[in-house]
Amino acid sequence: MAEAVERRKRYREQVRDEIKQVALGQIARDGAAALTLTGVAKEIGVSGPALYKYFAGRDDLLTELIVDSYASLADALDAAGSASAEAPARERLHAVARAYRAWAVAQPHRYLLLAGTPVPRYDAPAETVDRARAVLAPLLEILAAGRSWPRAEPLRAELAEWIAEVPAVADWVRDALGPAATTAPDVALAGVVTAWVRLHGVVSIEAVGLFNGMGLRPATVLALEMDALADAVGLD
Amino acid sequence: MAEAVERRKRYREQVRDEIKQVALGQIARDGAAALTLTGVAKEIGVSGPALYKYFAGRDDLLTELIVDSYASLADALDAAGSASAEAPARERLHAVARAYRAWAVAQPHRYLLLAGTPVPRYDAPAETVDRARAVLAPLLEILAAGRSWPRAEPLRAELAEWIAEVPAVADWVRDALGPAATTAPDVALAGVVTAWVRLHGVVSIEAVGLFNGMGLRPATVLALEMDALADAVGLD
DNA sequence: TGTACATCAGTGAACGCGCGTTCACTGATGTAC
DNA sequence: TGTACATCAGTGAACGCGCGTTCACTGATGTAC
Repeated sequence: MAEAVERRKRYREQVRDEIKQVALGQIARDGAAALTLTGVAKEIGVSGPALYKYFAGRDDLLTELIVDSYASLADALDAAGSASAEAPARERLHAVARAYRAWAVAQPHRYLLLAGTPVPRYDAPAETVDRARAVLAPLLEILAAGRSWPRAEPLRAELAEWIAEVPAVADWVRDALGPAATTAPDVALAGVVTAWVRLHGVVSIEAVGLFNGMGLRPATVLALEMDALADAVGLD
Repeated sequence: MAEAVERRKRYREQVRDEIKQVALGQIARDGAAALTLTGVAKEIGVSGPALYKYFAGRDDLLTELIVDSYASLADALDAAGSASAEAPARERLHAVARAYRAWAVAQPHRYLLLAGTPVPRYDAPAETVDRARAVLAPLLEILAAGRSWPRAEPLRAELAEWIAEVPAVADWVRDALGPAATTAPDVALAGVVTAWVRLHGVVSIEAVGLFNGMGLRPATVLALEMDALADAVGLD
């Protein structure tokens, strides 16, 4: 009967999810480099080799965790962008930045899995580069509301050339901007790169623990950085 | 004879240096998490246990590498600050930023040893926190030439409180500022935090490799970020 | 100048550990007739 | 309803590997008298 086949499939999916969840827990505790299949198996209460029925190996599991995490972060930013769709651009920038930080602070090691030191003896598949770009899409739409940014001229020039040379990037930018854009694509992209640098700067320092013992709230620094950017590019 | 004792001492120091240099090479190749004593020993051409004559263990070696690296980075920034002592503050900020990036780009994994994902199963001694602060001293002096920064008000307030409550920080700020300061300590400190966030943002993204395939030069982004900061705080 | 002793860098064997992965297998569940 | 077969999750033993660290030791060098 097809019903039994489906039940098995659903069970398989459940077990896969449990494995991934436990693996994330281990990463949250000791970092991505400390992830081991035998450790996961032990925590689930199953023999080590059993996991090979669900994943081809440790690297396969790690890759899937990374891909899932990119998707999860992208979803969080998308949601923040959509929820604030009617707000002024400056407020939207803050909203997306808060969502970025909230996602990272909830599971610092998971954030570092995406944007931290590469895991030794693990080669990330090439596709992950595209995933990283997708994360930044909501920022692109918001920063397209900017007016101008004379200081960014050198960076603009480099990015304009990039857009001109790589069709995939040109498509991505055109799609994300939409018809409401009041700014040239390369100006918006310069804003996105800057926003990304500042987001990652604040959030990774916090995730690594380097703000500890300094009398400041990371959220305050992040808000300042986003306000300064909004000032520079002329967001309302 | 005392001469022989000294010769032995010098030899000991040479071997210690060789061990550290080889260890840095391994970190440069595979990252800090992949550092192993046996690997270092093999590369030097010596048995594993021999290294215990020079370091108490793997963590001891790692700690010394970190402490050395903080000192090396601090030296590089100090040198850049001193060399540009007569230049306008904006130019000095660029000079220190370039030195920071140059140091990190020369050995990305060494930079990530200081500011990247913590190494699994390694507990950093508490002293490293003070070392991290020392690195930022040259920036403090430069940003003390700023005029004002209304946007930074919330961050200023937090930092002013920190300065007031922790004497060690107050001393550090007073010493680094000197009498030439035209700005309140908390404003200068807000500038330093911001500069640090942006430096680390650009440099760590580059070190991890996330800029790869994006049509931009990290140096351009860094220069833009420093110029934007100089604009915001009113550096000449 | 010669001899007994001290120092100390480096060795090789060994310990216990955990890892990723393979392999032949068991045993429960469902399917076909 | 009963029987032969297929599917597949999970097991336990095993392989080869590399790790940090300890220990008793060797052998060269220098020191004291």
